[in-house]
Amino acid sequence: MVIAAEMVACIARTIMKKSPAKKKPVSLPPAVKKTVKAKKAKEDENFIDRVYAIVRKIPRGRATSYGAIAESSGIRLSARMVGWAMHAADRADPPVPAHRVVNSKGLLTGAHHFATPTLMQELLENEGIKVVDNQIQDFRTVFWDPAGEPKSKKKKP
DNA sequence: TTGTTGACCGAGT
DNA sequence: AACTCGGCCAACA
Repeated sequence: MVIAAEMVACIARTIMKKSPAKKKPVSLPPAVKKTVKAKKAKEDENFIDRVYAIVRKIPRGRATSYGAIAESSGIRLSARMVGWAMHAADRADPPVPAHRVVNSKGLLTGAHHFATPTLMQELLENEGIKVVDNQIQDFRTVFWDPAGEPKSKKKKP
């Protein structure tokens, strides 16, 4: 009797342990994951946070580039890391408007990674940005410089 | 563990 | 003007 009850409990535990295992299509970046052990992870977290914070500041109808974000978040030479961070952006909460981030030429290089290949373009067009041939038209006008907004650094002597 | 691969960028052929 | 080549740094194989 008691033994039977224990067996049931044991099986139940096993099942419970297993079921939630399906939530991990792609492993998250360390900072998002947790990695409490390394103190370096803290810096990474700041990095991710900074990137997300900047991206969230992009005004509707504007767009910026990976490089600009990288520079503004203190890692000028690591634009790739921004792209890497974006890959996990859809998990971010609150959400990050990743569709407003393109490469330095205004190319929608990340479109492929959205729910549908055309979603990014549709979102942009929905905000009044013209996209032709996978590229933002008049990118110079649409471009928004992250460094220009946050802190009025100072114009120019 | 070492090597390859990116939602990139800028300088140098 | 088109193309290649490092540099960046985390994730995978």
